[in-house]
Amino acid sequence: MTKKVTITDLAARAKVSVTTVSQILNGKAARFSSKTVEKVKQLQQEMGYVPDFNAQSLIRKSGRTIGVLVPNINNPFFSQFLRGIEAEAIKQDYVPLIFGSNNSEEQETHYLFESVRRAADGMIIASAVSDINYIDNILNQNGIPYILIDQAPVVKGDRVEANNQKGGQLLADYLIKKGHTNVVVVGAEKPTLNLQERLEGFADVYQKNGTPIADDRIITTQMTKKGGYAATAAVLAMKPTAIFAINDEVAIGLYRGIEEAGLKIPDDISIVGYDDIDLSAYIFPKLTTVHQPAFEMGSSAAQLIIKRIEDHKEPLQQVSLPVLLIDRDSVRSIG
Amino acid sequence: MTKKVTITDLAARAKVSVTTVSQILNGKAARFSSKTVEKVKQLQQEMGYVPDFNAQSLIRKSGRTIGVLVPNINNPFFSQFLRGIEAEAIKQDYVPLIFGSNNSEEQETHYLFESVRRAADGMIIASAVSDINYIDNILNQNGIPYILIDQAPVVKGDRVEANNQKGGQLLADYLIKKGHTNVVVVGAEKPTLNLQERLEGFADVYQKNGTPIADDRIITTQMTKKGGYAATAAVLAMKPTAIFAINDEVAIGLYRGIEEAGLKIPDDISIVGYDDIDLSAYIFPKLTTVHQPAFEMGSSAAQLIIKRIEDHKEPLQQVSLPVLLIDRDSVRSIG
DNA sequence: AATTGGGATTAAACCGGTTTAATGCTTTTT
DNA sequence: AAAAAGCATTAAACCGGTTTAATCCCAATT
Repeated sequence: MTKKVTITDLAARAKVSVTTVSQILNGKAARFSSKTVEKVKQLQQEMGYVPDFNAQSLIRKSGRTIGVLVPNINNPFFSQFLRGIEAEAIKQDYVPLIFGSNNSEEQETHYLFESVRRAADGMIIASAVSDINYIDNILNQNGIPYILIDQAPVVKGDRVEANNQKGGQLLADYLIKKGHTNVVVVGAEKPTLNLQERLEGFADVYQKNGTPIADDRIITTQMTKKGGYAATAAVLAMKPTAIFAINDEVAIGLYRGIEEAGLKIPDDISIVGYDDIDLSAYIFPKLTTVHQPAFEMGSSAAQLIIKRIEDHKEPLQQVSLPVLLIDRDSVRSIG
Repeated sequence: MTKKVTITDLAARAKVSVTTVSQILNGKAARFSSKTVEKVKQLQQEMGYVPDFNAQSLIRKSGRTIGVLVPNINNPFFSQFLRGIEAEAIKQDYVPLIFGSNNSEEQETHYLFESVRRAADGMIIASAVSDINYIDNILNQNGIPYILIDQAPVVKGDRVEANNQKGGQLLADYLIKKGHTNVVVVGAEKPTLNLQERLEGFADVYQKNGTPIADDRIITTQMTKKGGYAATAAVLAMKPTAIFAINDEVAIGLYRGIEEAGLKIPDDISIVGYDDIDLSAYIFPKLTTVHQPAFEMGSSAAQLIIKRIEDHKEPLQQVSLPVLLIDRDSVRSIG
């Protein structure tokens, strides 16, 4: 590899100052003679000059990066969400630094500090097992704007959400209409706010229906397929007619457990999920669930945070994306 | 937010030179009096000084980043692979810049240049729809070491692979033992080398068995669930007793298509996949497939590229990870 | 007393750019 | 003919660090 061409090299060969080169290449060429402009641009091609990114970052005080914290890259909802972020970020010449916290407070903190150290211009946080005030503190202290996904910020700030309360309600209405009042919920051990809301919306409807959900009918587990699978025994022991799995991953785990218990969905037991990961239309039977626009949530989040980065005075924005009940085959009507 | 503390501020308050501060904080403190060392460290805490990452990157000519190119973040195999990279990279104070090419040559090229522009210290490339020589050229020209996953580099270089040839053979042996000679393969439209090898290993065994697989029995489609689903009709039209789906995602798409065609797996038709994504143990019936150690492939790749980054003279390394047939329930014995 | 040798510290150059405030030269304007 | 205005260009400061090559001071040698 040939040694890297610097702006000084280019200036020398063009017999002009580095200032001139810099100005021209940054489009502030209005005041230069077209002869000079041509010469410089020509040489740039010839020598293959590309400005040093780190040098630019230093002086501009920005490396055009966005720190992104999710619980788990592996969850299809989040990987879709990340795709949305990536698409929008790249479009605006930013790059996401993606971190998976695995729901560990320790890792979350570590990644938070890593983002700070690397001088991320902003952050998108879809995982917050730690205290939100704590996060807010660290980030504020370092002047890094951030946006919480699906978690109402304690402090006011930009926000992207898909109405979880509503999603829960949709599901409850649906289940009640199909005759299911004997229901078990499989939720998170340490629920983030969005999960809480999801559950609240769900429980509210049942409450109003005169068939409230008792506390012991909410079983908690990890938000993974494995977690769902592990919860099966406890769930079935309560003999519900329907299960609300707080997300699709958990539902898939339950599918497996239920199958192995010799039961059939939806004939013997009904189940609904949440997220509408693309897989949910492939499993048997197709899962009835609430669609969250993961990709759009990602791209909106990126859009918002970039706006905030580039203009700290922008008025606060809240993007609320619609949720939608996807009626498929995992619930049957009962008498 | 209070304005950022610089090394100059700290030096001023400690009444020493910035050199002193820099040396001490970088552990080259051997020659400083313990009094000075203490004072500086004390003040660092007090003032919350953190060296500016961009400034460090400039002078060190490294931002400690690794560009990572995968076809699709959404594919569970790759998201697992990415987790492996992340874990190892972070451990060594690097950060991955993750890009999904979506198998588009255009995007791939774009991300390649983006990595170059951002001065990635190295790259891990698990997606190569473009000509490998082309990639090699760009990266070499810029002195960026890279490592190809599962793709034999045209030029010699470090390599991480899980033996695809072997994986294909395993599957073929298995299928033949179960009596399946009437087989259809569902492969990629633009197969990368690993997919080709997978298929070669598979076809070789059938060849040697005296029951070669005719060219028209290889159906190509996209490497997604949707792609698998879309291929169903063509596959079933050939009335095979077994299907080899070139990866699990495709297999899942086929599951759906087969179910909708009113057929039952494995009673009416058998199917095997490749990758052993965690989902394959959850679907019905559980999928027989070849396990690839995605996480380990990621962490090995990261380890290798970091070694290469930090010492360009290191001897070339090839890591070959074992593949393993996972015998589950999607194939029945016939004959 | 002059020289040597360390230990402790720092001035200054440098990394590769961007930006502000000049500096010359012409050309107009008064 | 002097002053003002315009155009093209650049010197120099700066971003926030790291590193090399001094410098300073005092104790130990010769």
